[in-house]
Amino acid sequence: MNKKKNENTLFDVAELFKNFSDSTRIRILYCLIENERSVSEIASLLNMNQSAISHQLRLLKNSKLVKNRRDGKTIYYSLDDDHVYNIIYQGIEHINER
Amino acid sequence: MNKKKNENTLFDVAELFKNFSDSTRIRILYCLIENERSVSEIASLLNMNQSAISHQLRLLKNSKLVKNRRDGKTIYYSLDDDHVYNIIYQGIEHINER
DNA sequence: TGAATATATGAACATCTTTTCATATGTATT
DNA sequence: AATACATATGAAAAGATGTTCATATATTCA
Repeated sequence: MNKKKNENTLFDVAELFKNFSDSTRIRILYCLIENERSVSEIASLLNMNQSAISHQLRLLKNSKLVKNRRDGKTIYYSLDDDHVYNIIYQGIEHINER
Repeated sequence: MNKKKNENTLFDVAELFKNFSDSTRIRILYCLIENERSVSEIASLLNMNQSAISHQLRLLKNSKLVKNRRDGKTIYYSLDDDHVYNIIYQGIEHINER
């Protein structure tokens, strides 16, 4: 049934956009566009505490928008999805065109 | 200061994506892509009560994503933003490509 | 092994969001 | 004017979310 399929897709799309709907998460994603970064680096860039960042990184990881790698004690996060940049960029375009 | 400007923009972008991050709202927007629709029509399409739909329409209107017109007792809502379709479409693409 | 550092996690708290219910407002019809 | 219908709105209830705090886990280095 096609209507049902649409409904399910839209539900998933809402879940996807949830990742971009919080300023902490979108700022995390934004600061990963150019480089991978460690948790503490992100925390200091956003001027927030490490635990808050870790919690948000977990959500982003569950949504498969970021991935990580360990190097010694440090864990580096980076984008894991080609669409992230486009989605954010489209949002920025929208805001700038107002 | 450019960093500050970025931060503010990203905050606004998060606000924008909030509209698309709830399944009720994204389904409302989606069902307005083809046609304008009355509040009760939307409510019955989504199988939700009229008040819930009205409350969500108010949020979408405040964000300038929908507009409305009155015809007698009926109020018709329609999209008020060219980007809405593109944003939803990009989300759907992302989901379908997983 | 023990101390130091980086990150993750669970629980608690505060805040925000969504829905429902009751009712108000606006319009048309008799 | 009274009634019926469509929508909006405020308040309350229920649920979801984000942050902090304390602490656990993993790794390195002395």
